[in-house]
Amino acid sequence: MKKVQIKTVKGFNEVLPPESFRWRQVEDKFRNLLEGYGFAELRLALLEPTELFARSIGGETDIVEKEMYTFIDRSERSLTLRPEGTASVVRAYNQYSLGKSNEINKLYYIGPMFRYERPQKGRYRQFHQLGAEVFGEESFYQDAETLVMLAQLFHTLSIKGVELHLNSLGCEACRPLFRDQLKDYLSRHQAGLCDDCRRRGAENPLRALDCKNPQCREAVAEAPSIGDALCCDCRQHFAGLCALLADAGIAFQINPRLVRGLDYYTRTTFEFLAGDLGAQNAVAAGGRYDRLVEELGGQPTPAFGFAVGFERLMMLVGSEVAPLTLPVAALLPLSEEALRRLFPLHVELNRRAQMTTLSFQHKSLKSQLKKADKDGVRYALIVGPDELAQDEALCRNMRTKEQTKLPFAEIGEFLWERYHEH
RNA sequence: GUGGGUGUAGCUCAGUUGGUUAGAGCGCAGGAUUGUGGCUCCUGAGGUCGAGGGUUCGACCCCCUCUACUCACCCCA
Repeated sequence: MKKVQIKTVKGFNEVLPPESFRWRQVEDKFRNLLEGYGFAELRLALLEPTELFARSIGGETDIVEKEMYTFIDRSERSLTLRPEGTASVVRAYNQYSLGKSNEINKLYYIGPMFRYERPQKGRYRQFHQLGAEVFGEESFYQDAETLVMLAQLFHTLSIKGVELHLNSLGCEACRPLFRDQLKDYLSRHQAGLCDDCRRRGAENPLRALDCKNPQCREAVAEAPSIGDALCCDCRQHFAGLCALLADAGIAFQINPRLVRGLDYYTRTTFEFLAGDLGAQNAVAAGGRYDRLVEELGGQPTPAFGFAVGFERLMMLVGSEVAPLTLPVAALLPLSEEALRRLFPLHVELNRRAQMTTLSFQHKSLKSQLKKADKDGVRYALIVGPDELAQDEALCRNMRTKEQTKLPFAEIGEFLWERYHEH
C-alpha cells in the first residue's frame, strides 16, 4: 500500500468498467422506454437551496431531519445536495413555467442523489435514481399508464418477482379526518408503541402504520384503515386505478399500511418490492402529489411521479451483459518504421468505428499476438520489414490461423467489410 | 447515531499452540520458439501483513486504541 492514499468519501461509490457498460445499457433502456411514452429529459442542478427540500419533503421527515448534506456556502446561504429528484423537478417546472406549454408535461431525470446515512447493501450516500414526473393530469388513467410503464421496464430488463404494492392516502378533504382518527387511536394505545411512534403520534401519525417494530405492528393492527376513510372522489380514483391495472394484467396488492417517507403524497402511493436487495426491499416507489406544485409557489397542478433506485435495479438485473463491440483487427508493427506506417491507418480506421488496436511499444510478435488474442480481435495484421518492403501486411485469421498477404491499400475496405459481418 | 463481522500481492484468499527468508490460485511481465496467440512448462516483478501503542527473547497471530470496508438497526430508492 502507498502512504496516505487519497480515497473516495464513505458511501460515494464509483462505477468502473465493465460495470459502467452495464449501467449505460440499463440507462438506455430506461430512456427509450420513457421517451416512447412522451417523456423528455431534464438535467437539473445537484445543489439546491435547503429550503426547497424542507418545504417539499416535509420538515418532520427523517430525510430532512438527519439525512441531508447541508452546508453554508461563502455567501452564508444554506445549500443542500439533493436527496431526491421530485422537489427539483417541481421547482424547475415552476421556475421555467414549463406548464405553459402543453407538450412538456412529462419529464424524467437520471442522476445522483445524496443522503447522509450509514451505507449498507443497496443504500449509499451517493446513489442514483431514474425518475419521472407527469404534471397537469388528474385522471387515474395517468396513474395506471405510469405503473404499466414501470412494469414494462422490469419486463424489458428480464426482472422477475417484483411485487407492486398500492395504497391511497386520500386528499386534503379526507386525509385530515383520517389523521385525527388515527391520532386519537394512537393516543389511546400509547402503551404498545415504541418511543419513535409515540413521538410521531402528534406530528406524523401515518408513519406509525409503517413502523417495523413488532410491538407497534401489533398495537396498530386494529387501527383505523385509510381505505375506510377515503372520500367519495378518492375512493373512485383508487377503484378506477385498480380496475385498469387488473385489466392490464398487472398483479398488485393493496397495502393500507403503505405510507411514504415524504409528506407531499396524496391519493395513490405505490412501491415495487423485490427480494434480493439485502435488507432493503423497494426498487421503485412514488405516487401522486396533487398539492406540491402549488405549495412550492406554482399554479394548482396535479402530478404523479416515481423514482427507481438505480443501484437496486442493477442488483436485480442479471449479470449477463450484451456483448461489447470488439475491434476487428490488431495491427502488429515489428519495427519503428512499421509503426509509423500503421499509425495513420489506425487513426483513420477508428474515426469511423472501433476497428483496430495498435501497440505503440516495441514488443515481440509473440507478445503482441498474445495481447491480440486477449483483446478478442478476429484478425492480426502483421507488418515487419519484409511486409513493409512489399507494401502489404500479413493478415492472420486468429481463429483459423490462415495467413494471407493484404496490400496496404486494401486494408481499409477489408476491415470495413469484416466489421459489418459480426 | 447504535451493534456485529472483516482488513495479508492488482484480484480471490491460505497462514499450524506466537518461532526466524509471509504463501497459493488467478492476473501481469519475460522465456522455452532469431517474426506467430490460446494449452503446457520454467522464471520474474509485485507485500512497511490497515495504522499506532502494549505484552514477549521473538507478533501476521495475543491485548488496547484508532481507522477503513462491510452487514444490520433506524429510515429509505
